[in-house]
Amino acid sequence: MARSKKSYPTITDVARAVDLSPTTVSFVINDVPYANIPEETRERVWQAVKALGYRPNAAAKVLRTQRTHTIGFVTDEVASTPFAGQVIKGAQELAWDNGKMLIVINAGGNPSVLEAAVEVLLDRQVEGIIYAAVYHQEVQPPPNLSEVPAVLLDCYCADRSLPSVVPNEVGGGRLDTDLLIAQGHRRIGFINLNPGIPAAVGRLQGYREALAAAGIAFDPALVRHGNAQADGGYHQIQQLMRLDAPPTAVFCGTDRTAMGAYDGLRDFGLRVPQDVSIVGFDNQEIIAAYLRPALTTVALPHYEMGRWAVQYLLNLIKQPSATTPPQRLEPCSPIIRESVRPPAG
Amino acid sequence: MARSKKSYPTITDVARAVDLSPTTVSFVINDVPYANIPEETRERVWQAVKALGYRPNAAAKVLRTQRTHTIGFVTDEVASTPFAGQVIKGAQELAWDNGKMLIVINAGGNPSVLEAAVEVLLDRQVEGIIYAAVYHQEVQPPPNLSEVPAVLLDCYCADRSLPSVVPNEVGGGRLDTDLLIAQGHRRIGFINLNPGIPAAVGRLQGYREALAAAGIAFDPALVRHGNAQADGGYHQIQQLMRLDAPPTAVFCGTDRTAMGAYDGLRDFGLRVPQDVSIVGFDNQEIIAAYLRPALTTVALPHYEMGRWAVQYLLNLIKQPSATTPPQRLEPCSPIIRESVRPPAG
DNA sequence: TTGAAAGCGCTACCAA
DNA sequence: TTGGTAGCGCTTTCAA
Repeated sequence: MARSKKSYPTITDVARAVDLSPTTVSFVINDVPYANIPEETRERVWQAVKALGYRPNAAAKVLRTQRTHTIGFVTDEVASTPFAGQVIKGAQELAWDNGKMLIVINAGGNPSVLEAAVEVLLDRQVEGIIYAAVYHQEVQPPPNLSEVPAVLLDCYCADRSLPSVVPNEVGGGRLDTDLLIAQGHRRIGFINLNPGIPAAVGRLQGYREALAAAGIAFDPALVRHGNAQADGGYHQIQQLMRLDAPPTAVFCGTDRTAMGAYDGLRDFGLRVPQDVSIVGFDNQEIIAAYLRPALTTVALPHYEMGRWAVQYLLNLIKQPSATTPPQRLEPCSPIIRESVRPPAG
Repeated sequence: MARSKKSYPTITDVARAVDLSPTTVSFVINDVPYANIPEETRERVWQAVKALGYRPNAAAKVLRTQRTHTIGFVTDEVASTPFAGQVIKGAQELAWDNGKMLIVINAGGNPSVLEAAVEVLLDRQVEGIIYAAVYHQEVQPPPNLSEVPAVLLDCYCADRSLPSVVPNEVGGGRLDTDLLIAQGHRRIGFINLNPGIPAAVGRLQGYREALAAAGIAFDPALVRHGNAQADGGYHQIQQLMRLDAPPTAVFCGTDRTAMGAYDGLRDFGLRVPQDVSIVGFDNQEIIAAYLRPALTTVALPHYEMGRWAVQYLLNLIKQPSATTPPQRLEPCSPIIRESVRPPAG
């Protein structure tokens, strides 16, 4: 149980125990290369360290070295979405491998909390800050964010004054559509997200590019906007199937839409994938993998974005650069499951 | 963009600027009650603070006060599950409201990383540590965990030497079954998780308690074990429906199981909820809310467990206690949607 | 009402 | 190969 507040021994205590100076102990503990400490001495020191339960005081070290080895991770409510974990995981893992800690703050979409969060992180002298949004969007980050190396994750600011990493929506849309084309589909429906948001714009562009590359004419009748919810998919796909020339495959802008589309198709008397092929987007494991048939989809690079953000920060910390901040388009990856087949007939 | 490494002004700089001592400046900044600083002086100080962009150095403060206001949050891969966000969110929010920061480390289920993580947190002098598991289970926490107030989240250790917070599985199972009984069902199937794990044991007990309370005899033929996957639900429910006296309602140990059960029922020619009522468990939003009909289920208290853990730590930090470590059973809550109806006929 | 100064624990320069 | 010691920026006691 919680031991009573007994404070840890200091480096001086260790030094005293082995009758050496704190300097030497410090050399041993930090394995300073230019100090030629003989093996025998090192052992004595380490023994005393173990014996006393010595633990270097991080605060003292930070104060002295001015390096906190800490990165701030601020989120706009992201922590409550199913993807949050992956982003944090990617960021945290790479940070850990480089001896950095992550301080996570969920600002809950509240601008004043956001600014306060950044302020606190700055007080803690974080070496960099990642600001992660809940979904791909434009944001207006607080001005104090730029006091330290910072990167935007799954979002970007209008003036591009901050580096950012976002999913390659165009590439993802292209990937998904190509999956269908590769199986021989030529009449491909698209149930997109709400118009205007980056994901919808990008995925549509990818869809069109894929069609163009395959020499298939774009037919506006085949593209519809769902509401990113399952019941959107339910109704939209039925509309699509009522067309004079219905699609043989449908690209759903979201796995949830696809989930609705499955139901819509079923109630329409059509089977996936025998009658209609379906691809989703997002790879929400929990839906995509457990739908029957399992959904072929495209995974959003959450884990990778987390890693990229930290890597970028790491570089910037090591060597500040004045080049204009990049926007990284992190590729999406296809997840092949069972919802796609060549068109019937 | 990343400003060049210019170091911040110190409290001494501020003092010099207003021609006062660091003491006074410190008094003003920390609003020390017993120092009677006149309003006029305070203003001068604050002005200089703003003007110079002064920012108190957290490391120096920590070194001096020996309080880090930091809590460690170590996870066993939890950060990659859809629930992770909620747990972290609950913990982080309450921490923030109490002026504490959360350092999050994902140990990825690797015991040596786990121990190293705790070690690093201890170096950083965290005031407490939360160790969160990916699902309700028994764990063997690293011994160094007990050097500081600690609480286990969604897990517990065999010897109960550490406090823990876990979902009230029994209560949840009871809740779910009662939901069915309240609608008049008497013949209630149960597709449980893999036997042996705490969730399966607890939910089964809750199921039996509910039956007993309603005076319904327990029929072993009605309880089956799925594999927590959707296709488990698919087959198990069909077995159940082939019984001579099939159930009119089925309690699925997981929303995923329920998802499979929906499909199994449909392929069996039965409708939810007209022919068979279904309840799930977990409230995996993304499934439960988007299934058709939307799934009535019971929510696991992730957010609440996060909060509870922090609150417990906060108390312990404020006032160490030697009472035997409690195990908190955090209640689950019913989420009523559309998959339950009174039995037909 | 304000200030001087000690000291938190560590690193790293300079000396020996 | 090892040690003395200054000083990182802050709080807080004691004194004025």
